[in-house]
Amino acid sequence: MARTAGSHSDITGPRINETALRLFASQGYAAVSMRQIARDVGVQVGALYNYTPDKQSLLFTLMQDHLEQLLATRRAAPVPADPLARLEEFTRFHIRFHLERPDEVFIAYMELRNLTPENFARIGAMRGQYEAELEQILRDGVAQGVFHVPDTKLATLAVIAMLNGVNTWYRAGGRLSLDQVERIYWDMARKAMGA
Amino acid sequence: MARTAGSHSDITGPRINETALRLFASQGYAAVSMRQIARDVGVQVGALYNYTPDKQSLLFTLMQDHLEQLLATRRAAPVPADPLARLEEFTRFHIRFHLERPDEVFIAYMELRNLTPENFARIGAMRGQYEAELEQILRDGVAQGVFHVPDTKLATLAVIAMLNGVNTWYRAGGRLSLDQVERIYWDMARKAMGA
DNA sequence: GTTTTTTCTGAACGTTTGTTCAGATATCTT
DNA sequence: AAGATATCTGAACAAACGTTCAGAAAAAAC
Repeated sequence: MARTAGSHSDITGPRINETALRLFASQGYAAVSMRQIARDVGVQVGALYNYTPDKQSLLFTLMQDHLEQLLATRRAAPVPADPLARLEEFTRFHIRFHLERPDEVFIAYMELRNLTPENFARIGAMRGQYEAELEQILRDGVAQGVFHVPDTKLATLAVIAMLNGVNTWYRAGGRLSLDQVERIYWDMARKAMGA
Repeated sequence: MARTAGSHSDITGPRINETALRLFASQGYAAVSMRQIARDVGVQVGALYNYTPDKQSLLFTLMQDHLEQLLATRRAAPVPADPLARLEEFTRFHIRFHLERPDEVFIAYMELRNLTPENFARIGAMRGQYEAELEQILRDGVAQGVFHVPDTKLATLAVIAMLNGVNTWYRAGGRLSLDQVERIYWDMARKAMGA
């Protein structure tokens, strides 16, 4: 046997990424073997190496794609006039965007140590870019007297951490709707910022 | 060669746990080999099996010890009269206790998936016990009209997530003292609870 | 219809994995 | 001093690991 009937890189490529994403998220990068990915995709191990130079690049690509999409989506987002409205928009966006991609988010936070220093820095820079937007909102709010926090850097990290927590417990079809969750967390974030 | 001069289980046992803890935290459970642990301890691989039946039990013991200490320390903690003072005590305790054991905390949150379902449930129950105390504080506060949150369960998770975030960035000797960090986070937590 | 390119199989490679165990030596008990 | 126990070494096991590659067949290009 060799090339199989109906085989296409347009199909196999994405399937490898999807499978790796799912397995990395549920078992962890180091615990997933290339053979397991291949088995779930339905090919032999060797075929994976038509799509990635090695296992580590597979992980990096997944994280990079996720963060690029995060930043691109953010660039296309509306920018309300006042800091309070901007914080609400950011808060709701963050919850919605991250709840839609639990696997990507999980990997992007938990598998950083499996990146080369260079790739680690690249991912870190992208995340820093995202967080910088939130900090700017807080700084503007403090300058205008609508927020009251002693340290905008810490406040940024606190808000992000609080919002990220949603991903650990939220399940679609649960007790609360997505909109209810957004509203409750937006309320807590707003108050925590002293507004 | 066989038993080495000065070898004692009182020394080797704890050293194995300390070494495993450090390595698991920095590289992840799956990425650390028993041989690497043995090498860092200064013994051969086989010697590890005088102290643990297998690798998984080693991980579980570390997590269990950590959570048992958390609960025991909590039982010995003072219980202020009113909910507001109790929340402050809890907040400051949480930050301090967790910053003192970054490795244990990291492992207890990140390596849950490497536990058997039974052990997973045991760890989950212990963590639930800890979080239940915070939720009780919030419920009492809401009943007394000092806190204003629509959902104490969500508020509990939000506060814990926010406080846990400290561990990702705080480094001793940095810009802020531990007491400053405690105060800033206590301030945000209090406000987020509507007090 | 023929050639070229793309995509895959199947086997192989050297290394590392968790775990076991007989035997040897240090320490403890008497 | 002698015997019992505790602790470790060193070697071994089968299985799994990431990665490579020659060759075969399907698909695309001409």
